[in-house]
Amino acid sequence: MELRHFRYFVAVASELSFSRAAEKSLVAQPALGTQIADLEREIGTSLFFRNKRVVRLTAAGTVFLEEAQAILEAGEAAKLKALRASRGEFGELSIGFFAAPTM
Amino acid sequence: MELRHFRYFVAVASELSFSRAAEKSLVAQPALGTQIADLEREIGTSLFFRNKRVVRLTAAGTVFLEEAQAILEAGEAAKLKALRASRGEFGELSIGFFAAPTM
DNA sequence: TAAAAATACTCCATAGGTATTTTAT
DNA sequence: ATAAAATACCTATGGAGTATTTTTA
Repeated sequence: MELRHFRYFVAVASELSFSRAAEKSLVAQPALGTQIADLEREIGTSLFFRNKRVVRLTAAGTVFLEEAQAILEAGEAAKLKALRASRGEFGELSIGFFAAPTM
Repeated sequence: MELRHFRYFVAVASELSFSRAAEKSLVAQPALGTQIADLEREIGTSLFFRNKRVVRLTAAGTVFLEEAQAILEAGEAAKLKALRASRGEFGELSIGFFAAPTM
């Protein structure tokens, strides 16, 4: 499982179409289909219900979508955070932390 | 950037050695080195300070390590969560995922 | 000088492409 | 009839391997 699988999955889930998702992802439709199939095989369940004419998320797909989006965003955030750290920008955004009285 | 980069990065950060990390990751040392270099180029900063004899995390690397580990765990958690959803089991075991503050 | 990372290639696995078929409307 | 996913097959990029060199404790 790679971030590529997440990207493609989110694209299909957003478009609810393999063809359109492939177009937007700048890959061919069969390539995208293969990657989604690989992802479904790795997870152990199908993420889309498809009967050649309609594509919709399964229960598993709905759950996975939220996670996938969060992970993709977290990846980008991690990059930025690391870059900022390299510039010596630390803790300038210290989110409030109030210690418990027992501490 | 793919999860592979995160896996390799965490391995090197854990071992503080490219050779040992390569061994544990079941890849050759140059292959691992290339992937780390690619990751550093994409992020825009070096994650390790290395002078052929010692490897240690830079400030950026230290920050990135936490994020990378969280993301890898989140990926595995997402898989499990989706599989459970497919079985109609919902929300009974929400595995901790702490999003980056920037999210 | 001995260890570990970097370089310089070569190779191959697999992501991705093209062509076609199938299927549901 | 047609639009979209699946299937079949081929191509080629880049991830990974082997061999070697460089570097510094």
